[in-house]
Amino acid sequence: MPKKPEQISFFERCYEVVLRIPYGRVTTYGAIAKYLGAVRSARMVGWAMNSSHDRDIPAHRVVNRVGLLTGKHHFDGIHLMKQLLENEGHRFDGDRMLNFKNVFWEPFDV
DNA sequence: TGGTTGACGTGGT
DNA sequence: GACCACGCCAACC
Repeated sequence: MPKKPEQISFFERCYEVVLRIPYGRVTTYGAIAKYLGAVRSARMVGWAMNSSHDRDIPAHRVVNRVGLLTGKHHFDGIHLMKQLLENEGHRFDGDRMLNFKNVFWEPFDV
């Protein structure tokens, strides 16, 4: 539910970064917040994802710092987020990614 | 205008 | 590695 599409908000910033995440890679809310210059606003990044439903944002590629799928409940299906990531070749221990460190991607890495 | 909310992070145990 | 308590701050109501 975009309120003011013409106004560039903190959310819009987050979307741009998420769209830059390469296929098969993931990042964290904190990393995005850090890239935006608001390290302490990591929670806002997650909230931004909540409004990313309308857009085509790969929000499933954004997890918390330990690779936990904390936002799976906000997808259509609780297992949708996990399935999308598995489709990209990731493996899980429950809701936690196993090779998280290997596939982690920072916005600074181009 | 002001208090509440959170898909988080860090530091301590 | 885990668990807990506290701090952050833009957006929402």
